[in-house]
Amino acid sequence: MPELPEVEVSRLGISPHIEGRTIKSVKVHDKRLRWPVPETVHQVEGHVLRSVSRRSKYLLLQTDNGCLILHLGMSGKLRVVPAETTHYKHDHIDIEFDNGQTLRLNDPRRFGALLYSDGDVSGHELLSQLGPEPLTDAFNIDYLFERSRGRSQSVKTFLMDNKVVVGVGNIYANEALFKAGINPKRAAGKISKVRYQKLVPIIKETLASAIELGGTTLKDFTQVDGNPGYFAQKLQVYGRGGKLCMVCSNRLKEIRLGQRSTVYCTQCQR
DNA sequence: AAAGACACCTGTCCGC
DNA sequence: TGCGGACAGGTGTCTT
Repeated sequence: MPELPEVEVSRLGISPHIEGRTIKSVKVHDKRLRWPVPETVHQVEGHVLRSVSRRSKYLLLQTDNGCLILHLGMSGKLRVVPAETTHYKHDHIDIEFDNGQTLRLNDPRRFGALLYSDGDVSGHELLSQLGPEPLTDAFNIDYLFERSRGRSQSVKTFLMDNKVVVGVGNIYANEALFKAGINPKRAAGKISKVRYQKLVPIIKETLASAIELGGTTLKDFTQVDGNPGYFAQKLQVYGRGGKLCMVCSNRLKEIRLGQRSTVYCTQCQR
């Protein structure tokens, strides 16, 4: 899936087509997602879609009668297609609009979700415990440094903890730690403030750059228009275990941290 | 409370 | 060409 940049690219891709339009229907072809799609998603039918926003990797489709919460899991993809377009394998949801456009969710692995919230969506149980957005001022050096104190877990696992900061998934955690010269195995609580001063802006730049380039296309992520994301060409360590470091030509090491593949350079990252 | 393991799925790729 | 096994962008839940 989509890490934060891919979700944001999806949001930017769909919103011009559907924002301000009235939702004609929500068609559930296959309700088997991470949680069964609830009947309450039909509450939005007949109402105007006021905004498409994002919190963490959740897309929030706010109407004047509640909010749809959409998550893409590992393999979810969104496309905007003309009404009545035939649906195929793993097409789970069609949200049809009054302008003849349909927002279609395809998700082979079914780790994605579509839920409904009728109240203040920020208080929803999936959202209320989340850490700050990485591209806001709430995510800053002092904050991350303080949160890290006393933590024995690896800095990479720490960065990927949604209660610490949202949106830093496996690709960008690997990339940011490489650029910051930090060994991903190092205990988060034992890293100096000077090093967090370097790391925080790098995380922001890495994510922002990935959004600008349309995200990272690995196997199957595409932008809503079907074009690939171009950040894959910028990856320096992710997916390159055993290959040579682009900076020092040392052979990159691949290990597992928190059951996620972790690639780093033992020369450049200490 | 914190850290780690596990589970949920299908598709793809690699070695035999 | 087929088959088994490992692995993949996430994250809630359970166990230590």
